[in-house]
Amino acid sequence: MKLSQRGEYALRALLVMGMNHGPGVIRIKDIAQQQNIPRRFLEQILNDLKSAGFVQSKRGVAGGYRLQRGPDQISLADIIRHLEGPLAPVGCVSVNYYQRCSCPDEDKCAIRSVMQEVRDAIVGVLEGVTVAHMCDRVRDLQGPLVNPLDYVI
Amino acid sequence: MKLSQRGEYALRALLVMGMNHGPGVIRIKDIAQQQNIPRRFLEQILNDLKSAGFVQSKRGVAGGYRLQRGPDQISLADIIRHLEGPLAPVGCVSVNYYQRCSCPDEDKCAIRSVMQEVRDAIVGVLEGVTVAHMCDRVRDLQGPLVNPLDYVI
DNA sequence: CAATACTTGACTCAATCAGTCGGGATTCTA
DNA sequence: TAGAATCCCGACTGATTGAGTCAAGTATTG
Repeated sequence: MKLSQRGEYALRALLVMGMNHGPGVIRIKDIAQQQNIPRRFLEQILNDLKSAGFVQSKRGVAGGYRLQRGPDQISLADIIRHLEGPLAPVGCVSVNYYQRCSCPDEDKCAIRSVMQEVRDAIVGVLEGVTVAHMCDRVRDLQGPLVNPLDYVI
Repeated sequence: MKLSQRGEYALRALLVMGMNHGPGVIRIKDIAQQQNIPRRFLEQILNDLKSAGFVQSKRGVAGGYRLQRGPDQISLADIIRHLEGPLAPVGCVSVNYYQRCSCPDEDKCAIRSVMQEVRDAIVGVLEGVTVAHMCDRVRDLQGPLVNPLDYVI
């Protein structure tokens, strides 16, 4: 029931890109500095997000990253599933990463039925929140007066 | 967002003890066999549950384990918290295992506010379910005709 | 006393996490 | 067209955790 450091960094980076979404790109270095993330590690993470289709990159001098889809098209559930695997606490209630467990009859397993509820609760929240929603929250929480580049994520 | 094998075994064992709750004790060996859990590993787990006050033990020939409190006094949240640590996906929204994170202002962190909701959703389910509830579910799911010792957990 | 069970602590082995590093490929700009 | 800036890729490391295993010990009962 845990989000890894890697996952948290990814969310922060995506949020920065969401807040500055537009035709231009943002450098890894800037994200790393602003969010206090080890640069080399962030490179690795963004590369991963790229091959998963969440972001796109531009190489060379004026290079950097931007979101591939619109911020409203990327749910936290998608991101976290890609980074951390199943959202469900046990494999036997996971929809996207289902794995049979050792109990003799899943349909009659009481533990499974509780974990099913936990899964649904988690997914309910995470499917409903997109990067765009997160950006709205940032603006709500921090008021309208801040310079866009200074937002605290 | 994951329940370890250890955690699952613990729940299964507690559920067996819940189903057979009474003055007598149940042997590790029986639980291990019935639930297909490595015996040595289960010993370790039950020992842990004992020092946490969930179960009590009796040594010697007619020895074994039983629940210390009534099955309705033990919530899944308690058990999992003890076994796996925080229920919250990130430390900065955990009530019982709070840990400050690296962001400059927690109250204005959008990621945190979402994770707060996730935590509340998880805890909402898990606090509401006790071992007794689980036993009811077992009976509901499996019908009233099964021999108490044969319940499939 | 012998058999049965729990008790305790150490130990292994593999996988995952959180990074780090070196060097390569592109692209812009002077 | 050289050189700087930037992303790209794979390998590597060190610490921690997960899932067990094992040996020897202690208590209880018949």
